Amino acid sequence: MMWVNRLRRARRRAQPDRNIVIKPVYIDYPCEVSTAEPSPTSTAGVESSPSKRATIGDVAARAGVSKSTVSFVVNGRPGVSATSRDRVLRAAAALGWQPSARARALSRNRTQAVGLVIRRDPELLSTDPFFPQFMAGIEIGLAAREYSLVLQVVGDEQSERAAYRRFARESRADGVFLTDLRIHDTRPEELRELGLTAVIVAPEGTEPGGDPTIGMNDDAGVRRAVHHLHSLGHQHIAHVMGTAGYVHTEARRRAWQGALEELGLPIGTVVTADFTGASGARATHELLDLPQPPTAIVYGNDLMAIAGISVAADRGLRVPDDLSVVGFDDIPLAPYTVPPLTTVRQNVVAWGTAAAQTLVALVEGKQPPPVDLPPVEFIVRGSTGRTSTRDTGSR
Amino acid sequence: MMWVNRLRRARRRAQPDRNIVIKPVYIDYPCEVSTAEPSPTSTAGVESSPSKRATIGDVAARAGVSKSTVSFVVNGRPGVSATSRDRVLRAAAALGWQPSARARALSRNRTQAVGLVIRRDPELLSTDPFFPQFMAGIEIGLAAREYSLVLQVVGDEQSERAAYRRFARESRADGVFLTDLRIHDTRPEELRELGLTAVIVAPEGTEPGGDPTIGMNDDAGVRRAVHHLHSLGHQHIAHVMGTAGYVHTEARRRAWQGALEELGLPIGTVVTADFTGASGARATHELLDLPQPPTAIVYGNDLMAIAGISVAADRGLRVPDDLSVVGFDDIPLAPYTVPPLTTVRQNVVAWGTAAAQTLVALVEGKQPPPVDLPPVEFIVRGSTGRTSTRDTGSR
DNA sequence: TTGTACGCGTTATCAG
DNA sequence: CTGATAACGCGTACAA
Repeated sequence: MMWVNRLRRARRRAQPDRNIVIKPVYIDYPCEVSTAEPSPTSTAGVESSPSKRATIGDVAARAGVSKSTVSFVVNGRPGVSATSRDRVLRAAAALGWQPSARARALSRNRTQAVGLVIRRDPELLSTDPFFPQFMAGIEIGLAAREYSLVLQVVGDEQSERAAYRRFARESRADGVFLTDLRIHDTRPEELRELGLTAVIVAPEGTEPGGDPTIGMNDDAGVRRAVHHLHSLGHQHIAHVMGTAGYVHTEARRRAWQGALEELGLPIGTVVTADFTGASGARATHELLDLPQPPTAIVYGNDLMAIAGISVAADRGLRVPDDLSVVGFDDIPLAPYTVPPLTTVRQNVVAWGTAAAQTLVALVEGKQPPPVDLPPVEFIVRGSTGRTSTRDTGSR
Repeated sequence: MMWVNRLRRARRRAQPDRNIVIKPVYIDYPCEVSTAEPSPTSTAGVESSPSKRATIGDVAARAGVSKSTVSFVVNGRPGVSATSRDRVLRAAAALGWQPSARARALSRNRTQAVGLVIRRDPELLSTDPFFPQFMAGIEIGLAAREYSLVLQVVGDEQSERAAYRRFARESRADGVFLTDLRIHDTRPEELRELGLTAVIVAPEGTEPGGDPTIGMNDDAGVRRAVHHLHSLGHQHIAHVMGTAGYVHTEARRRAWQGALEELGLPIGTVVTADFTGASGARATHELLDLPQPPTAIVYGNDLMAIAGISVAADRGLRVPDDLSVVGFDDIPLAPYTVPPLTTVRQNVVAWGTAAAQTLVALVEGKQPPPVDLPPVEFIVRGSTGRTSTRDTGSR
């Protein structure tokens, strides 16, 4: 019933404009209007084939025009008289016709879909805030709703390659996102070989050559974190890195180090971890076991930072009095740790939106719109504070 | 180069069996074998059209058979002589031909894709462990790799409806998953009207009628939590519910209440929240402000529980001495809260796998395999303990 | 504006 | 049995 109402409204709306360039027509109703019983309106129709979806031919016949004319109308192309246009729309509405996406894909040789491969260790899969937000952002960028997002979740590198190959081979996607860029990543080249249009998602400043890169300057957040700690009197600031080899991991480490150099502070210890809680805990123990332990630690993500707080508590250290902790991501839990976590927040949703818009533009051979991402934010909460240690540079 | 090797291997494998029923052939190489320079092998070919993808017609011509024969071979249908089969495979390998997924979709009237609509408040999007794990599970269930997962992330109910309509209208998916079932949910019916095959993902015992339901008995976990608290001497056990109206929200509340009744404990206070940290914090304050505050709280998810711990800490209460806390989900952070969180864990990945297998079977008109999900686990960590309050039932 | 070939497999029909 | 022919699914694009 609801559908019928929609249908009526759609029909009423169908007053043709003059034949200026006309927007594509989009009619919002399900494939088959009359399913079970022949609806009263359809009796007026020419041939009521109830359970069969109408085709462009049916519409053309009913409107008394050719298929091409119908195609022109639906695609908003000029060169159709107002009367024909009107008749076509009327016929389409009456038959409940929608152009078939499948037939379109075949003749246009495009799927109208973009692909995303998610590669994550099982443990990180449900904690990493990146992908959910990124996907939400993509959807916003795909907002015209004419593209779909095809997803594949994989666990290792080999499956990842296979996933991209599959996208290409089965033409599942017209373009793909490339995330988690690694140092000396060979994937951009591989995607080119596969003939897949790609947008690379990586921190600003990355130049993998060729494909366009959408990036945020997340290292600005890390720099601000170090400056913040310095202003609180910290001299010994360590860093717990995420998985080595990723561009963003390195970018964060470089930002930490660069800030220390700027401030003339000694370069603290770096421990390589892998973004998991367990690795963050281990790294924290390592740092606190040093003969001269840091008074502050900057972590590569929130999960490791929170594990660090937990380790500190276990060892009887107070946060932030004995140890200040900074995370990265600002997961929704960050305000609810004890103490609340100071961290860096990027607008991942906006990032995804920009990436999607760029990718769609590329796929359609248009000029990608300029990207303007909001700046990274540094969120000060309770896990950072003045150090209680008289930190004179050596003790 | 890699491709060439694969190709050789594929070719070598191509020894035809006898004409028993033959498995579909699957060749793993990219669409176009020779891209830039004409490869040495292709000169031996009949017509080397470098940049153009081969079609079934080309293969048929090269093998000296008809298109139907090629089709039969690729689809593993009987009725093809071993010689023909051999020639076809040889020709296909030589031309690097793959059946076009698009053409197949058109003629088979199937997309070979399943759809998932994710509806979440922005805040919960990046914390909720359900969807990432569920998606990973789906991928495993789609393992034969012949189906794709098409995703849509939406924020509200209206967009959700639109998403399903779009799946149907554009034939983006042959079937869909229906998650977050609500009480008196109208979506199953709507999906039926749209002609979309669906699998409902909801707690065990739900009977929305019609569509098959894949469920876990997550309430068993909540029951065990209550029993555990009882065994620790708790008499006043409250519950913080998630968003009202969801089947799983209600199921958890009922499980909590049922366990209390079983044990002859007074039914504690229920506060309705919405799964966010903020709501969990607010609910906790409410409970602790009661004239007779609970000594233990069972939360509808981990995020709210962790917020609860934070509130308790702010109010100077010790967890678990003054207040025991139980969560639900076992997010990867749960071991790293202070104290570590006692919680309930479901195997969401297995759930997703089962759902996917069921959906694919339905779409293909086969009998769905029996589902056998691992039981829910109850994970005791540090946030629950003997109550320090002399809890005699009234104080 | 229209006719029509085309994109690419699938499948029913029919002949060998 | 084996295999070929042709119609079909549904738009798009180009020539007329």
